[in-house]
Amino acid sequence: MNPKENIHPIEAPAGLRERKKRLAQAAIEEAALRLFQQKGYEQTSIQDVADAVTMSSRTFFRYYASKEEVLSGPIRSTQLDGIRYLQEAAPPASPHAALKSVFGYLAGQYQKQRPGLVLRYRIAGQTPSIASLFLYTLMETEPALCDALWSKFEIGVDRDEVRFLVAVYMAALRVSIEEWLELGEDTDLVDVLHRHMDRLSSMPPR
Amino acid sequence: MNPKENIHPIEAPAGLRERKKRLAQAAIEEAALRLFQQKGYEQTSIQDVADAVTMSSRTFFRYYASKEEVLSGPIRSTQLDGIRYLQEAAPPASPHAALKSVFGYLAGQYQKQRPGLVLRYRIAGQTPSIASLFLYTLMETEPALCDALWSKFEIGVDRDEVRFLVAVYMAALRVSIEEWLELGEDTDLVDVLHRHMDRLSSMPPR
DNA sequence: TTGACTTTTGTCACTCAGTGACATTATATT
DNA sequence: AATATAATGTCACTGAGTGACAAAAGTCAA
Repeated sequence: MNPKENIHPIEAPAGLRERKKRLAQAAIEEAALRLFQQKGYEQTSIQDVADAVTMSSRTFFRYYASKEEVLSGPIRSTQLDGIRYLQEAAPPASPHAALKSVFGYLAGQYQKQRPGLVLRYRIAGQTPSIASLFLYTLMETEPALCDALWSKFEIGVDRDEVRFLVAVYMAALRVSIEEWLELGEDTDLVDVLHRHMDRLSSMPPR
Repeated sequence: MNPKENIHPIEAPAGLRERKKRLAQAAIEEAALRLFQQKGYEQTSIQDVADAVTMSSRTFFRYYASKEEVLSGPIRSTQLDGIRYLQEAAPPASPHAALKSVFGYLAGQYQKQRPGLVLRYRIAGQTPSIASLFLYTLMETEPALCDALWSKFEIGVDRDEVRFLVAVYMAALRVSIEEWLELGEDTDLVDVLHRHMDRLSSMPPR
């Protein structure tokens, strides 16, 4: 574990207000995921979720900007962690080295979230708008990763090449996650990812 | 131009009904794109579009399943063309050769749609849900491409490897389109794509 | 503890996407 | 022209999401 170990240091419980907010947020997520699983995502209305935690539906939207955000939230914040990881990483030997490191880190983070991800991707499999959102949530971090990577080298690398590189590694991560979720609980996402990343070495059979 | 040149043979004008439907569809698309450009996508309601072509908003939804579909439609059908192209392609020398061929074909098809794509991607740039949809529209064809490719070889290739390969080429296409749209009108998408695909040969610097 | 201040919540009214049902109109067929 | 069939309009409805404002709860100082 190279750079910053604690990207999310555990904050002091702070005031009662803060604690209540966290509680409410957690309650919403729990209830929402449970209902999505039981009745299906589209068959679950915000009203259903709000009822389950006895709050008004208006309040739901003060915690989550949309119904979809309940599902994409953790993925999004993991991706943001990845950006920070790369920004704070020690000067890497090469772009490939840097990318292997970040994406390895990301795989490790996703690894920890398996149960939640299984659930989320099961819903994505049945709900195109959610599959669509997950793709976007992954790929929207590409520009920031490009910038971070670019700033490590400045010269000697082509900007468009960096963009492509990042996109390729992102494809590796995406495919790895899909595969890993289809396989049993005891498969290692980091391994799957490395298998794919290594393929890049022997890419074109010429 | 290898396999089937006419994937969309021009049908006879058929009856009046058919002609009217085509007219209506075209009128909707024209009006919608114009309004999206003028007022912005989110600021344009279906009612606005329907009014512009003097039809009820209910009828709009008989032509397009959603507001978004007006934008993703052509991309989707281009992707479907790609699938057919690969299915009907002559037995390729290698997976890479097959993929270079399909994605080259796709680039050629997109090349022809430049004006429309400029507009569509401009909207996507301002509307996350549309960017999200475009990503999905590209990537949702991956499984079918994998199947088609797989059926050309059957043995000697790993299914997961095929999946990764297709994803990598899709990343190349995606990045190429983005770059190509940012550059001037006279740049060649097929060239941009080939530049990226060639990079795969010298991928990992070891 | 009270009282003033700030944040959170609920209520209400609203816009807009999308859908099902049914009547109406236009095209197709013989 | 008469009849069958397909397209359109109308209406009523669900559900996501938002702005405005009032009520309730948490915070902090005296």
